Amino acid sequence: MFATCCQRRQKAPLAGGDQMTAPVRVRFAPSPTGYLHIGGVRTAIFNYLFARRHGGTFILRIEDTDRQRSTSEATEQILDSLRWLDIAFDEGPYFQSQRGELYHAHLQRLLAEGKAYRCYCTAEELERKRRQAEAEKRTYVYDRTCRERDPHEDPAGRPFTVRFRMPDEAPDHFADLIMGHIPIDPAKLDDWILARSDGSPTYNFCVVVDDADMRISHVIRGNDHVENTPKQIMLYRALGYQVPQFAHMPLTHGPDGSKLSKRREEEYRRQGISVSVQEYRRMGYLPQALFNYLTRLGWSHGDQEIFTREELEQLFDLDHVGRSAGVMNPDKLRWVNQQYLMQSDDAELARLLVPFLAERGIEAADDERLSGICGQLKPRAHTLVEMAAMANYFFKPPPAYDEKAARKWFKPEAAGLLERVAAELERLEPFTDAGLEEAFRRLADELTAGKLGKLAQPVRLAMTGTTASPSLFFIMAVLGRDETLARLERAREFINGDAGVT
RNA sequence: GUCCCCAUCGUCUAGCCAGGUCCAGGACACCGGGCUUUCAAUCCGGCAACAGGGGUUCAAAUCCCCUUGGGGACGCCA
Repeated sequence: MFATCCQRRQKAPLAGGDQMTAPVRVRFAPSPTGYLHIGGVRTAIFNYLFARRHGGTFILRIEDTDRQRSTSEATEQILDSLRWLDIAFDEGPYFQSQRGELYHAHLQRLLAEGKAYRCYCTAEELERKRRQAEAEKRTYVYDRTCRERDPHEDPAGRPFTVRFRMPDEAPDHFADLIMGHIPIDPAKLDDWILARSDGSPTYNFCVVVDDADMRISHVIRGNDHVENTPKQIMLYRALGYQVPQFAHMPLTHGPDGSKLSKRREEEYRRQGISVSVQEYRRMGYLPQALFNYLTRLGWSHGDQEIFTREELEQLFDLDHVGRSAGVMNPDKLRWVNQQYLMQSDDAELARLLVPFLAERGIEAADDERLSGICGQLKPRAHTLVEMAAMANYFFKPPPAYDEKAARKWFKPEAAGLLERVAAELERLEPFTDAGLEEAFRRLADELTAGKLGKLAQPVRLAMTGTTASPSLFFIMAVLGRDETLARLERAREFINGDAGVT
């Protein structure tokens, strides 16, 4: 089936022989033990896109077998994050906690067929053996103490785990759609635990049973699962189920080069990244931008950087998924977000901006005025948080003037300039963007030798408190005559009062 | 430690499977310039990489081997 002479990790062919006709069914299976991890989202996206591309089915399965750590709040958060990103599933969510009977039935069947056995070794004994193996520098595998015991001689009443009776014959490799040809080390194929001593099924067992039951055709998941795969494959076979195709995607790393970890959240925060999807929402990223960025992290389509959702659903493929881990780069994410901001509809942005303004104590309505402001601000901001910050002076007079700018533009003679401007604006008709520009050009000819900048900068400083802003004429028109004049007056007072200080 | 995986600019990547068109292309960031009422946006230009060493070949970023570096997995977690 595979050219054994070829050692290069050539990607396995997408569909091989008998699997040609099987419908594409993929799943995303997060465990609800906290917020949705950004690496998890990327896995979800790849699965989702793969399903869309092949006209398949995307299934959501909540892996909540760990009853201690799983919470319904976490499930809600995961659902909410997926909704935010517009990653819709076609089936589910299924909850493993509600599928106990299925696992139990499979367990009984394996036991009855002699493909699994009860193990009475205690956790302490196993721990000791594990440590000993470690001391002797051996790789620990279960020593099969309980494997050959006659079931009738089982010690009664003692708790037991159920172990998989690993067959001796195993394939020497498995095919991975991303990683290629992965060798299977028979030494690592041990009699792993299917069910804990409290009767609950383990992850590796549930995954196989569920994936088989749900007729999953392609298992697309993180690279950290490759080592589980051979064991799972053996279970599929023992159960007589068809083995799905596997695609292990490279993990997402932090700037330090190691796997993103929830424990390093503080460190990441300082660098502008996070492991939590919801945090990106708070930071003012657009879901489409995050989706685009995460997809491009590890997948590419020539030189294209920005994709519409439709393009992604049409173009995504496993062939162009790289094999090496990707590092989260906040600068690139910010740029992608800006691209989406610029493409966004002004009214839509206004709607999105309202809560971010509220965060800053600005109660604004998503009206036409705000839409106009968004239109001006969108190429200047990278995130909604930045945009809200930039919008400040449209709602409140500048709380202070930038010091350096004031030294440069608020010299004593500027007071006279501002006074002339004010006098002109008092009777300007119409008080519009265009009207203002015309008036300013005229004034500049008269007052600053035609240098519009010399006139505009002090006025801009008076309006915004800084020297960087969208078109000054737009700002004044939005503020209106009264507020414009009021700010001009405030600036004059500032100059007259502080002129000697600087 | 054992096993597995990975390796092109600082980062994301194209190119690799089908060796020559690659003194390696794009993007982010950074630097310079144009445009401009400022700042953005935009346009033009610049800096910057095939980890190292051996092979194979007329020819290697591309194929093979080794070394080095990085990552991941080694649970009655998922």
